[in-house]
Amino acid sequence: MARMVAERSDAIASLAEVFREHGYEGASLALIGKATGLGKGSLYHFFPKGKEEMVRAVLAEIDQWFEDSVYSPLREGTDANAAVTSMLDETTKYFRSGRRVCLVGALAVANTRDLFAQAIRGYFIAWVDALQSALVRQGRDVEQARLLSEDAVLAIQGAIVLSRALDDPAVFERAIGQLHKRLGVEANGIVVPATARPEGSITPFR
Amino acid sequence: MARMVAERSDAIASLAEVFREHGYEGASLALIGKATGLGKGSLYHFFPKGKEEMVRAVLAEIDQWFEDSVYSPLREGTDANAAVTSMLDETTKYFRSGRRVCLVGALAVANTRDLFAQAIRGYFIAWVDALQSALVRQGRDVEQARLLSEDAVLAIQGAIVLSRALDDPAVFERAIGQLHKRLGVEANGIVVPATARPEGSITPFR
DNA sequence: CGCATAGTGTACCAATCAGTAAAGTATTTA
DNA sequence: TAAATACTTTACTGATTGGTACACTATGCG
Repeated sequence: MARMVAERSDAIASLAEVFREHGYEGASLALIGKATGLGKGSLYHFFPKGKEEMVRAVLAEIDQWFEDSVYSPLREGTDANAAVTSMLDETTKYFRSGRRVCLVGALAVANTRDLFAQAIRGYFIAWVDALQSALVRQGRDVEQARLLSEDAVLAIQGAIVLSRALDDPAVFERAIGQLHKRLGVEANGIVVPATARPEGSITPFR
Repeated sequence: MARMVAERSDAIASLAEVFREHGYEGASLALIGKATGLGKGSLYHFFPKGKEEMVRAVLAEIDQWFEDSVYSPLREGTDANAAVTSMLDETTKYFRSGRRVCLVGALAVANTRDLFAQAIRGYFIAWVDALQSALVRQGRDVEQARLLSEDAVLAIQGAIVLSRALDDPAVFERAIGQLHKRLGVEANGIVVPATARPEGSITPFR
């Protein structure tokens, strides 16, 4: 196996960044070449089917990262509550408090949705399912856990949109703060009923 | 003033649709021409600065629609609680339960963000501010109203992303359902001060 | 060494891109 | 009706698009 300078896998991080920043249509081969430092020849050597294959490779890597860093701990962590907290922290780091776009979310909104529909769907289903599993292990009702996890994943996506729109990472961080409250064990209605929660405990910020 | 067949304003609805479906970069002049039924000559006659001006016109119209149908009732409605409910219903209709993308949200995530930063920011700030105003008139604490309204707007954006990703409008509708609960007066155990209470409009405490 | 394979650089392609120019047609206004 | 204005059509840019072809170099292996 001949190894010159680059490996296929080395390019994927750069590819991810360029697709995040410019979208599928906006990321031209010129831009991609600049971002990866690879010429067209190399790019088509590594990804014979062009941009589509590049995006698929990026999606696969993203999926792997989330599987290892988020879904798996959520599903299998012994301390479900700690796993939830860890998810929120990892997510904040990963999306850089909303400064970094979620490629999967961006693709879901673009008209390229159909091309990657399966991968997009898989990403979000895995996330919601894993989170639900942790919430159930916290002692919650299955139905409520479903609703809550769907709501949490959706809030993270929305937080990215809004914090970018307002150009304010604090928006993202406040949203994560809300989720910490909503997903924590003390909010599951067993320890402290939501209706009995003192007003001051809702706003820990600023 | 010579009027042939089309007016500038007639094109805007089609323009909005084509930008929603294909994004700023993805909406080529060929596509735009097909969607509006206008040739390049006419398009550049109405929008001398090209795509950028078209998007600005669309954003202005969107802003106007939200101002009239959402923000203004939220700010000035006598029944704050009814205004909130109406906002959620109008929003569901407008975004067609997540089947229709929010152009402003999509632009906020794309790399074209900087071009339209001011309009994007204005749209979301107006929304959050108007909602906060209604929540305060419901009798809520200003700080909590701020958090809640930010959270609600962000949830709507996230609901669009997730429901599209899962290709399931029910996801959007569930999210709106959650918001109905969170934003209703009966939630959070708030006690509406007599001064802020519109006569006879309070839903009895659950 | 020498050959196969892996990876690269460059020139090229047809198609499409946003945008321009200008001649032509409709419509209003005077 | 005639001139002015509003709009449309068509043809045309030069640049860029994604993608191909192929000669080229580097590297690993026997």
